[in-house]
This record gives sequence, structure tokens and C-alpha cells, in this order.
Amino acid sequence: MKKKKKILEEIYRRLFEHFGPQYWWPGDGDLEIIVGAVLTQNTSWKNVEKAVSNLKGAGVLELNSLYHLPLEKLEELVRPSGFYKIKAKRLKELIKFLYKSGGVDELKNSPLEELRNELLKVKGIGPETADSIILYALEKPVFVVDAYTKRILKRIGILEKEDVPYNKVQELFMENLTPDVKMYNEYHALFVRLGKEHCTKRAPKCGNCPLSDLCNFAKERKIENKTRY
DNA sequence: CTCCAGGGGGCCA
DNA sequence: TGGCCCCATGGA
Repeated sequence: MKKKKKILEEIYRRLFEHFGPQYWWPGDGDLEIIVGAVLTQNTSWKNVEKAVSNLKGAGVLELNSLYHLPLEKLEELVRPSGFYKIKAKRLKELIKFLYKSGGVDELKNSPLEELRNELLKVKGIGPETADSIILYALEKPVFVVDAYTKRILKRIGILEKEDVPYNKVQELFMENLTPDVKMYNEYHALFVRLGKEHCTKRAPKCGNCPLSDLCNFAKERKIENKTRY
């Protein structure tokens, strides 16, 4: 039971030493983080940047502007991020919630649990998006779980399969690591960094991966290479 | 050409 | 609950 705590601490230490601090979220401003959290749903960050750039260029990356921006116009601006019609709708719902709540700064005053439940009621805001907003924009200690997190844990052998409920994986971290905004921030950012650079779905680069000696996937690949050559 | 990317909701048994 | 499908652009 305490073994997992050790492993999770070890993984963090290794990633931090290897990559250094990531200083997330990429991009700046609370609202940009919040908008980006929706736009990046099942989408490469590269495409999100284009959409965010469009919003900035149009001068509408601001609560009041977004609130009054016609849905059709918003769709057009976020199109590069994919799923643009549904994402425009989701952004509208979220902006409406922020607007009614009195703005982003006002939300920072409400307790984490209540905040999370309110965000999850918004159509289009699921656990990962809600937690990303809470951790990175509102700076409260929730651990963000994403596809990279599950893939990495699965390959290391901590999870038996990637198809595990979000909350179960989140509990794994939050029951073993003391709540800390900065550390949770870096940990998730480091998982994404590792996921992009090494632990990709196809053609993983296990060679100089800082976790390769813990990773069953890397070990199997090594065996393959040995028997092949 | 196929597969993938920092998810989430709707539907149906 | 669990399984399946849909949303869509841009890069590899």
C-alpha cells in the first residue's frame, strides 16, 4: 500500500531531474488557460495554438468579448482545433458559467470540491477539463489525469490497462501525494512532456527515456532487439 | 492511404 | 455501468 507512494515519488523525481521544471500552462492568462483546456480535448496542442492565435488576433480572448461573440463567429475562429462546432458550443457554455459567476477571480474564492462539481455540470466540461482549469487557472490542488498519464502508468505496470476510470487514477495520486499546487502542476506537465518525447502511442523512443528501466514496454522492446539482432 | 492528438456526450441494452 | 459511435482539423 505504501509501495505505490514510493514509486510515484520516484517517477516525479526522475522526470523533474531529467526535464527540469515545465512552468505550465503554456500560454498566458487565466482565460487563455481555460479556453485552451476546452480546445485541447482529444486534439494536438499545435492545432490549439492556431485557434488561440485566431482568438487573440480577433481581440476576443476576454470574458466580456467572448460572452457577446456570436456562436458562428466563434466557430470560425476555433476551427483549426477540430471538433469546432461542438467546441464553440462548449466554450459558450463555459463562458456563460464564468460570466454568471462574476468572473475568473471570483471563482478562486470558492472551495475546490464545490468548484469542481459546478464545472462538471457545464455541458462539455468533463473531469480532465475541469481539473485542468482548477489546477492551472485557479491554482487549487487537484491532480490532472490524461491519456499520457494512463499510458505511462500502464507501461510501467502500475495500471493493468489504460481503460481505467478517471477518478481511480486520480485517487492513486491524491491518496499517495500530499496536495501541492506547484508539484501537481509540474507532475502532470512532466507526464505530457514524457508522453510527447518518449512514451508515444506508436514508435516510442525508449532509448534515452528517463523511466526506461522501470518500463515493461521498454524492456520488452529491448528483448525484441536482442533476439532480432 | 491510415493513424493519431493533453475528451466528452449521447444512446442503448 | 459498459460498449460503441460521433465530433473534425492538421501533422506524421
